[in-house]
Amino acid sequence: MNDTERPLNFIEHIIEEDLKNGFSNEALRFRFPPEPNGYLHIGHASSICLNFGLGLRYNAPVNLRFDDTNPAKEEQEFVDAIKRDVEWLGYKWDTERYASDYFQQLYDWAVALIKAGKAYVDSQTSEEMANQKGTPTEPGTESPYRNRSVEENLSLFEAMKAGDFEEGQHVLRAKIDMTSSNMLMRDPIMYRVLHKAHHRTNTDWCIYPMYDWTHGESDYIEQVSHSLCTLEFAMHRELYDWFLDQVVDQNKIRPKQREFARRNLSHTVVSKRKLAKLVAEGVVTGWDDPRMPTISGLRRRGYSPESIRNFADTIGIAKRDNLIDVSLLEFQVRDHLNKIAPRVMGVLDPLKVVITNYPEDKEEWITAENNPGDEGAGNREVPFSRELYIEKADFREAANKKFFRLKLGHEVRLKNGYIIKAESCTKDTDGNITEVQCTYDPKSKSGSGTEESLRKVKGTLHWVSIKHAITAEVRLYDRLFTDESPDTHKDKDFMDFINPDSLEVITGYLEPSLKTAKIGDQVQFQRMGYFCVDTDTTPEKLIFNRTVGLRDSWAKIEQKN
RNA sequence: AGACCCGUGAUGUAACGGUUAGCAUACAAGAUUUUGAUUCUUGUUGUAAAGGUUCAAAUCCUUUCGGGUUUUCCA
Repeated sequence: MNDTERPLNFIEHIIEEDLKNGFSNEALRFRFPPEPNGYLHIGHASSICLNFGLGLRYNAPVNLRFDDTNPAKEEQEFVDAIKRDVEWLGYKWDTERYASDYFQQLYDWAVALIKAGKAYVDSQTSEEMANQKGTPTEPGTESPYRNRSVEENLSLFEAMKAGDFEEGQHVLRAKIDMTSSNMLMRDPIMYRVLHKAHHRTNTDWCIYPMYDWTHGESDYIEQVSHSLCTLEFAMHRELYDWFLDQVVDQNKIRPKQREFARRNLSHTVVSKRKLAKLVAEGVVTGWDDPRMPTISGLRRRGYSPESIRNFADTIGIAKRDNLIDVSLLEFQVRDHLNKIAPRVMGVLDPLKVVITNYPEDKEEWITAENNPGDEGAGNREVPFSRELYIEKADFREAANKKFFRLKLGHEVRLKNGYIIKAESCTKDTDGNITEVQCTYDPKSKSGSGTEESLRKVKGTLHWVSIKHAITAEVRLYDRLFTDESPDTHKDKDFMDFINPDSLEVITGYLEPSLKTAKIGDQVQFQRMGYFCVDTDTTPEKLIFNRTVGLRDSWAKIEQKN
């Protein structure tokens, strides 16, 4: 990581300040704490890159901690998916932890709190408690159970743990301040009864600790030095600190919670509920649909871990609201794929070209560079013959000189091959061009070194020999939503902004070298974009996803006119 | 409404009282190019507003304006 010269973000400033004030570099420790109740998305990726990036920068351990305190929502499946995604992003955690590992410790501490008169069992309904909570401007009122004796609280809490009560009958609350301007300090719930099997502790417990009571204490148990979370938790900090005050040992590290703004990516949604709806309603095929902002979706789409890390790096971390244009992400994939993706030729919207002066039975194999920017990428052979496909968009009967592709009476270079000249074309009854007749200059072969081959012709087209082409299903993806911020409109539902053209499935005609392409392979279809082999691919059927198109300044020129 | 947080070009971010406010993207122009890609060069746009403190303010203070968070037995 060559980030020695990169300016520091505000979190790093905080850490540098701590270091300067005598905090030991060896005591630095971070954590990434997902709840295993769904799939990770691009927003999580930022958090992962932040925490693990800090670990790398300061050579400090980073734990992967599952915040698994709600058995109603959490599953092992998600634990596995999260681990896979973090690994895929290229990070190694120091230890794998679970908040559920701390249930006993948390319970013991809760008992101590009761004994200290700082927690009590409340036996009201949730409605009653909500009514007593007050509002941001009005103080709350105290529960009638607030001053139960320690003995009564202890026996009730033990009975809660023993399973003597139904869900909702009792909760354990911290006794703080019902008049606090911070609603979270108005006697927050620490435990609730939940008769649900947990994916790890099974039925060992029927009371489960709440987030606030769990998170800071888990950080403390793991001796996390800097606990980073999103801005929504800023108000929780006061409670985080209050809970810590109850258990912290002066000789140990006291974790510090700091908050950063969640990264919002344009043209997408990331809330679990909304993504689930997209899946449930069949807008996408699943959580790993290449249009989804999930890590698994991005992976399937062909994004590389490196491009996502670079993205996280360039967008940085701060506290202000943001809406990051998805083009910043797209730039990073292009940038990375440009370096590593082998170049191949594939025609996606074919138009037949016949080279009339090329012998009918002749074929030749032409050497093509795999990556002009990478000497080590080597070469491959591409077949050339009399009948080829080019893109429909690459031929016009007539056009101005800004159009430097094929037009009648003019020449163009076939990439890696010959210079051809369009002589005539044929049309169907509707006037659509069905075939272009060309002649080629036999001495103009690429790399032959002849005077003819060195001739400058403005346009260069990709092509594929019809006889040798293999076909593949090609899935052209576009952004899922037409609005840059689909879920922020008060009067409209995010579903109203679904892009009806987010997926176009076509048949592509590809050079035969692609026959051996394997799932996950990433290539550049020259002049078209970056593509990867989809997981739906079978030995019988090859499927490509378009990761992202190339920059297209021609499209801009055309648009202007 | 209270409390808390936040306002730097089209987007993201940096500058932490001290050069012409930097970097990436975007956009524009030019060069190179057997990908209208890449690469290279150059350029364009910004400190929400008003007051103050100071020799000096994006940075400190005040006010206004704007945005966000906060009232789940979720995390």
